[in-house]
Amino acid sequence: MFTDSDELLEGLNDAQKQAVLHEDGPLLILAGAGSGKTRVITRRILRLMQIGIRPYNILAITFTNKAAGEMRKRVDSLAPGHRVQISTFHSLGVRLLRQYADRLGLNKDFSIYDQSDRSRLTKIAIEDSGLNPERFTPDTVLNAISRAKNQLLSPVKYAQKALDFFSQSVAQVYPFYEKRLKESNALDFDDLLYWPALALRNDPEMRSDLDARFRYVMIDEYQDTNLAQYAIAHGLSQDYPNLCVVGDPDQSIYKFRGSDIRNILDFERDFPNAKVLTLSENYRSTKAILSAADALISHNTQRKPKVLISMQEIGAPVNQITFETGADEADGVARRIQKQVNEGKWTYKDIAIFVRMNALTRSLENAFSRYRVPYQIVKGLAFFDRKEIRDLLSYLRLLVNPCDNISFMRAVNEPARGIGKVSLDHLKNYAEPREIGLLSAAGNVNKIAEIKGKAASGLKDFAILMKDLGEMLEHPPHEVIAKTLDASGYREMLRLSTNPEDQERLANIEELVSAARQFKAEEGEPTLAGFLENIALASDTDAHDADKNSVSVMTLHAAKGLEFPVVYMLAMEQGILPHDRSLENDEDLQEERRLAFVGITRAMHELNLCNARMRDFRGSVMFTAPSMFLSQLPEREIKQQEEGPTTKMSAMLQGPTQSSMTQGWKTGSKKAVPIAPLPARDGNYSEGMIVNHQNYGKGMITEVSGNGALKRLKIRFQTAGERSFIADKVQLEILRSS
DNA sequence: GTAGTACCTTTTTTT
DNA sequence: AAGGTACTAC
Repeated sequence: MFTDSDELLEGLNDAQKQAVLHEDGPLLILAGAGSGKTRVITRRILRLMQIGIRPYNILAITFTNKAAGEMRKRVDSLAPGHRVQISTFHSLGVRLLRQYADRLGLNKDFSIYDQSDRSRLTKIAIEDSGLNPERFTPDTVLNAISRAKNQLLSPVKYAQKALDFFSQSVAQVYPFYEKRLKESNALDFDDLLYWPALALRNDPEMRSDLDARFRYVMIDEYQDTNLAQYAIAHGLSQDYPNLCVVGDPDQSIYKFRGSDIRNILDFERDFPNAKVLTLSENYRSTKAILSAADALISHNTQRKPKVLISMQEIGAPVNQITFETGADEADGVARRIQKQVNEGKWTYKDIAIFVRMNALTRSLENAFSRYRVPYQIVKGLAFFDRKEIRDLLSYLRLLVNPCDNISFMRAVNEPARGIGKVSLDHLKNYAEPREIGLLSAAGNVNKIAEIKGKAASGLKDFAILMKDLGEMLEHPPHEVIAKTLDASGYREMLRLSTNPEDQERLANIEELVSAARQFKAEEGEPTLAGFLENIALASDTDAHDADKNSVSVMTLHAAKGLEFPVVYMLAMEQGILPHDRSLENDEDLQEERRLAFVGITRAMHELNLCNARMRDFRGSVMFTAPSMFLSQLPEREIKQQEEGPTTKMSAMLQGPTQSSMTQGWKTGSKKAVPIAPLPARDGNYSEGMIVNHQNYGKGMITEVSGNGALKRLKIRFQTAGERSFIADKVQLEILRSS
């Protein structure tokens, strides 16, 4: 029909062939890094179609939309026109929730709330619950709620399990959070998995329909699934247990988001008759790189031991380069890259730079523009997080979903319409008991006696504006956006501004219009709702352009699934990788090691592991110790290099602080230690000390936590209660040591 | 009600 | 180092 069997198996090794040829029943593919798993999944899809399975009955789940798009393209190139369902768990969730909206009591036009929307919502829910908002930051509570949803715990169930004070507090907020979501006809990211998972669990008819629809399910990156995703996978694989999962336990790096490595480790227990295949031949990396990766990961205890066999040559040793400062590191890397490219060894797009944290990309930008190295930061300061974009998207979301109160709050007074907090409070007081949205209340503003003058006319105007724009909903997205920009006065506001930043915002907004235009070109039936959904579900890596000839800069998390001939991993320092917050807990530390492993195994030919002795971090310069992971690499494969100071900043620091530097270095402290002010203004603080603070007076130190610039003190004052301080920043007179 | 100013947290990673 | 929040003056 499109290709023959031999073609599908061409160039595959034994294990890969077996995986492709597997037909019915559960299958676990343990696929080491670089073992060609994507290729295997793609070919297996084709093979299933070849033996007569209807494409309609095949579902493939990938980790990002980009991966889904690429897989779709590959399948399409060999079997054009076939509509296999290939998507992420989240997009699948949205699709199911829209399809079954009536059955689930949802309104099809729901908004999808991202992190920052959720944060605002949580803040409101905390207020609703009567909890002290000072005590609980929205993000902490939100994290707990998010974890609860990933565990499929409803507010009631969560409350039953809440034993400690914090959980009990969260349990009070959670129902209000849900109520507020519903009121706005919104779902959060976790809902996109939570509701489908619960539906599959509780609605037998829906479950069996979907199971029969998706008879062959394939899931990539299975090591990073959470309980909700697990429940979806299993719900779809009861009557037709043709579940094929692919993953590598050593690459599980999303625990903070609810991923449970046990899902893959226990697959054979869940499906006792599962076939297990191991792909251990690595086609990507040189032997030197792979042996470094292998040595490192073997320090993890929570794993299935496995061997990776490099099918490549030994290759050059792994470089371990130590710089003086973070600035030297950026400078040195830029210089090396420029040289490599000038010598014709590599082109820019062959090279990637990985960092543990987004904040670390900043120092690179300077150096790269100085050396004229073209680069793309995958994410950086995300486009869709910019104020102007969020403002505009709020208008659009409100158009599609007029109940969306979070979007209303954002859009209503941007540009300023004379509507302040007081008027909005009146508006809320009117809307809430009547169970109507804020936009609808704004339409009735003349019935609200408390709101008058500028605020009243502003709200009225806004309601009319939205009503008029609503007429355009059927037009292509870019037209709606352009019209919104004009009619709202948003564009005009920026155009008239004297602030140079606003000119950039103007440009960003135009970029959104062209993104919408492009969306129209790509989608057959472009709706505004579809455009918004696309944005909501986009991942950082989706923006990565592999064809563009530039160096790719990204976090280690974003690097998953990619490969590059040359890799630089920056800031391999204790406190950064492994991250400070993982040092106390062995499980977290193992995840950091997996993160390092993921980074290392992205490299094909050349791997450079960099660290600096000093790093500018959050305003202060700190000493850093090399990452413990560096000492867990095989010496034989590593080439150590020292690079002297090259930047002005570094030279300056070389001078007078030299002695203290060496001192700080030699103490061998595991974590970063600040250089200035030395060590702390009045020596080391310890618990029990009695101190004097110029504003709060006398108090006792009750807790010392963290290190370096992150060192914090909690002090209980005689009159001012307990407060916490950054040790470096606070001025204290020590009255009595403990 | 708004605009301007001072201060405080934030950043680990993200669909 | 930046953006949000709280406070103040108009």
